[in-house]
Parts: sequence; C-alpha cells; structure tokens
Amino acid sequence: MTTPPHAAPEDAAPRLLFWYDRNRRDLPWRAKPGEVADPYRVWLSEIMLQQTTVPAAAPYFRAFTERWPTVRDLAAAPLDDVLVAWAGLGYYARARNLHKCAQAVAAERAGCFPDKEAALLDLPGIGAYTAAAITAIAFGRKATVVDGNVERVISRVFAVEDPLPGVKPKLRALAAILTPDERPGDYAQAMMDLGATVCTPRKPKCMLCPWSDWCAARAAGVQEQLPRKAAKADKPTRRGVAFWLLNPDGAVLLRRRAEDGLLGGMTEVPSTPWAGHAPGDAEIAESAPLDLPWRSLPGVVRHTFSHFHLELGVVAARAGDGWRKAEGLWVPVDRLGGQALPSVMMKVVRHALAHA
DNA sequence: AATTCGTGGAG
DNA sequence: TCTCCAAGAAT
Repeated sequence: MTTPPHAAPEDAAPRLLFWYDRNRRDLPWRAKPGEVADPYRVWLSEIMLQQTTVPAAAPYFRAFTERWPTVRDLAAAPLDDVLVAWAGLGYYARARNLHKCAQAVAAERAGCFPDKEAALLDLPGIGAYTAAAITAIAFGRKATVVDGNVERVISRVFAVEDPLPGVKPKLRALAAILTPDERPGDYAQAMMDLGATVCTPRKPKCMLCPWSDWCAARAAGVQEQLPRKAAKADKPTRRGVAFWLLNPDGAVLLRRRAEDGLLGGMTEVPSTPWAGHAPGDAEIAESAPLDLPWRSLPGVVRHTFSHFHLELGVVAARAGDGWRKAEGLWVPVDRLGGQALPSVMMKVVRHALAHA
C-alpha cells in the first residue's frame, strides 16, 4: 500500500458517526438504538441487499422474517419454498446459497452464526463484503466493510483516479485506514448511508456531507467523475419461443430449470433454447413439449438479464387426450402464484393470458 | 482476472 | 428508449 494522497483528519470517523446519529434511517432490518442486533436478520438482509435496492429487498425481508423467524426455521424449510418466496428478487444463486448456509449454521453451529470474518467466509453466499458487514453490524467487532457505496466515498475522498474494478484493493486499504475501533456496526452503516444518500453516483449532495471539507475530489471539482469505471461490454440479444400449453383441465405446462446457472432451480414456461438467432420452424418443432398445431401469439416478451437481452415469442396450443405425455408439471392458472416463477416468466404468463 | 449471475427504478 | 446501477459472490 502506498501512502494516501492526503491525510484524513483525526476526527473523520467521529464526524461521520455524529452525522449518522442525526440522519439514521429506519430500515426493517436495522436495530434501533439500544437494541441488540440479531445476526440472523443481519445476515438475511445483507444477502438480500447484494446488488439489490432497499425498496426491492424490504418486502422480501418482511415476508421471510415473518415466515421463518429464526435461521433454524429457514433451514427446516424445503428449498422449493425458499425459491418461491425469493421469486422476483433476482440472482437466484443467493436463495440457493441462503438455504445451504442456513442448514450449515443450524446443523453444524447450533443455529449460531460465527462472529469472525474468516469463519463467515466459509459459509455459502458470504463473501468479503457480507462477512465484514455481519462481523461489524451483528457482533460489534471491528471490520472494514467495502461495498459499492464505500468504494465511491473512498474514491472521492482520496481522489483516486484509477478505474474500477482494478482499484478495489487500493480502495479497501484506504477504507481500512479510516475504520475506527469504536462503534464498528454504526460506522459501517454510516459509510453505506453516506454513499446511498449524500455521496451519490450522480449529483452528490456535498453541502450535506460531514467530510466535504477534506474531500480531495470536491476540492478538485471532480466528485461527479469518480469513481472511474472500465467500460462494460454491451449486451447481446438472444431469442427464443415459449410454449403456452393448456390441458383439458385448464392447467399450464411448466418445468423446473436446471439447479445451476441462469434462473437455477426456478420454474419456467417451456421454450426453445435462447440463441443469438430466432429459432426456425424446425427448431420450434424440435423443442415443442407436444406435437400440436401451435399458433403464434401477437407481440413478443422482452426482458433484460444481467448480461443479455431476451426476446421471447410465445406460441400457444391446447393439448388433447395425449396431454399426460408432456414432460413437466401441470399447474392450474389460478395457482401460478405458488410457483417459483422469476420475473421473465411472469412476463410470459401475463403475455399469454392477455393474448391467448 | 474475467464472466456469469436478475430486477426494477431513476434520469 | 436506453443506459446506469444497488449493501457482491462464485467460478
């Protein structure tokens, strides 16, 4: 580690904590002043908040904690119940790892989360950020928490010009220098709140910032340019055709996706493979769950994943007496809500119901 | 080290 | 419409 470009004042951390005490946000997972943090709730919230906004995670957090109040309750639940409850939140490996982690903590640690970063890192779904966050917020132990907010704050305060993600180790080292011994949990949350509400990606509210007087980026007038980021690859478009098939009972044919990879373990409307080119008639017939006179519905379902766009045509048919030969599960239309349907598949369902 | 993994809101 | 992006992890 090189010498910081400029020194932080001795009272940097106390000033941030002073700001935090006066701007504390009331979030569903946040212990109120004086309350003892519940490691289960801290862990659950941190998993849900990975790459996810507070408004998106909040209703899921309420639903999970009401249904599964303890880590043992969550561990005892079938994975499929967890996937159904997680449906719509995205990054479904989080849900699978959440369940694995709960089972590990319940079975091997008597339901108690470890309070050290190294042990936390051994658990599924817990990486450097989450291990530090749990250590600091749930157990009140010193740890340097570095998420996207902290990276932005640090890159600005020290006017770090090197682009992400390569500069991450340097930002972490600088963040560690600032981390105080006192109030580790509050400091971690204060850093993230500062980034989320004041030191924002666009139009940072420097007038409200407790660190504005020593922020190197602000002094240079480059706060809106930092942190610099490497250009990201553009997203290709993949195309496919989904099969909306009803049986004589009015149930829809669904399938369970492979346990790993995109939407792993989730439920889907059967479809052709999603390829760079639209499937031809032969490919559609090849993938069809039954050999039927499929009629194509008007329009297309568009969805954007983390790394590609998807355009899905929809074809529909009614299965006759041979409907039992189709591979998959038949679900009554009014019970689709009980399925682990990710958002893209909810779009397909809505499209089919609107046009079929 | 570079990819793969979702989603919905903001601008 | 389109880009960016939000409390990252696993491989």
